[in-house]
Amino acid sequence: MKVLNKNTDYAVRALLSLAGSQGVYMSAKTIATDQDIPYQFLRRILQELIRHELVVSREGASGGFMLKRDPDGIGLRELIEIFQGPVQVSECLFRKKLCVNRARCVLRHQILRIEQVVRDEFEKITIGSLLRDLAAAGREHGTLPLNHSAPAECSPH
Amino acid sequence: MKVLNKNTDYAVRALLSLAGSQGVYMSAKTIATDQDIPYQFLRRILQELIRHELVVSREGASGGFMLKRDPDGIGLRELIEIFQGPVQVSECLFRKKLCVNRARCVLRHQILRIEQVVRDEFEKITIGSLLRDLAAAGREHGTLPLNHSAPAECSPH
DNA sequence: CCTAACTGATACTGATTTAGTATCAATTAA
DNA sequence: TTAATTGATACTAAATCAGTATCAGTTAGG
Repeated sequence: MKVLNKNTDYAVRALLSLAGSQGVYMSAKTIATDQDIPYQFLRRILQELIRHELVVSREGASGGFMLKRDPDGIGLRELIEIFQGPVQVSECLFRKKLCVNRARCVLRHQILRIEQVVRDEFEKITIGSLLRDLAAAGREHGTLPLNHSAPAECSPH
Repeated sequence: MKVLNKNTDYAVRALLSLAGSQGVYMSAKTIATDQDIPYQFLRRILQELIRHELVVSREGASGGFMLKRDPDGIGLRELIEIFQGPVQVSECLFRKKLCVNRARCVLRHQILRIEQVVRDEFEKITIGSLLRDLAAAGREHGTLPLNHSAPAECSPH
């Protein structure tokens, strides 16, 4: 069970790049290099973010992308729903029909409860909060946030 | 983002059937009919449950399957891990290597926190607890649990 | 006004996963 | 002896995932 797919993963990192340099247009090429994301893949993701009005773009030379919304208002839940669809138990969930048997219903009821917990938790994590975590981690290691000249070791805790 | 795949879904329902009639062997055919699960698919799932020692089987005519462990000791987390692998953020998680950039690390750290919450919640839901929910729902509707002669409507709440 | 650096849009590919089907051998109760 | 059952495994179709490629339109700067 994988929580995030590449789309969502890359989207979060791209948005962190954009949030880290607000007010200027940043090209897909720059973001791709910064965050080590396949260029063409990233471009499709950025188009999707434009469609959902999370970022704006400017065409032509020295064009690029810019964050449209407040980073604190962009939650992980929204991004997951854009790129992976709504958090759901199984396909039965959004089809309003009779359940074949009660066992499935009871299970579903419990999972729906968990889903709510998961959604709430994902909601709490925003681009803004991640950016602050990033800044804090940067201070700890004596380097600037989002400056990848000296990548630090990554421990799970 | 789908929480449960068919394997896990069917496994839970099969185990509920088995837990509902302990002490006797129940054939795959009976379970498949009861729970509306494709027969051959179910058989493969049952084999997997035997491999993980959740159920035992007896071959031959009037053979079948029986629960091996205490229903209260079989949590949804274990079943998810058997059929969908461990709950994880993205592929980076279990490869002990340096992270390419810090943005991914900060994100990962947050998701690991959520993962723990999710795992704890899944752990709480057991075949035993579901069976009791089922019995309670049955009493509410005036029908016996696991008797599917009169399927009831299924509402999410 | 040309051109290089961009975005917009979309089509394509290969690998993997998901869900389900099929087959045949071995075992056992009646 | 035979019908009902599990054990084991091979196969398939469809969907999803991750990534690549292409071409048209826009714009800043020389």
